[in-house]
Amino acid sequence: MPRKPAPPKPRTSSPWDEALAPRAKGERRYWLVKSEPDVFSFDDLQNARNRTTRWNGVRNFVARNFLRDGMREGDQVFFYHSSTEPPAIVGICEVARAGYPDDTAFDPASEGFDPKSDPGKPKWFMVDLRAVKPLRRPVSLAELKARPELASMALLRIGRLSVSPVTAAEWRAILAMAG
DNA sequence: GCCAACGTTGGC
DNA sequence: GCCAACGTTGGC
Repeated sequence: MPRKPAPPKPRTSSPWDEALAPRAKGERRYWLVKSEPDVFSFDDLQNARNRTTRWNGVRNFVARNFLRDGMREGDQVFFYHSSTEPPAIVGICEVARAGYPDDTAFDPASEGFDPKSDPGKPKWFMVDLRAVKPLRRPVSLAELKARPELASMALLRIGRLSVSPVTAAEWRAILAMAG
């Protein structure tokens, strides 16, 4: 019997492939991180030593993959305030250090402790983020939602993702909205 | 490996 | 404070 042609490869791609794909030399990418300002605000980042902090405590696998495999030093990052009125992008920061193991996962005293994360094979990762500057004015979630060209933005599609990719076009559009 | 129960996030 | 969305856990 002649064999049927091999079925198409199972589709292993995800909507996030682009953000994790190998990049062209010198290519810079864009991201967005969320934080509740009552817990850690953009002002807190600006006031931090060296305007830099470890972005630790992320315990979601998709976000972890962006931290570990996607973000590179020099990438630009929107800083978004969640659970506040209004929820909004308020500032720009940058990746000061690419992904490395989140040591709060190893610390039983830490809220982020995960007994399943072994220092020899870390499960959770963080980056260092350095404040660049506040936006000229915050761009609220409502404004983002009102823009058809931003409809496919990860932030709008997957509300709960705490670290998400931003395309270059989205980045430019949002900067323009901030004036 | 399925899926119900449960917990968390975060907008409203 | 409510609850929708969705990730995680655990029983089977």
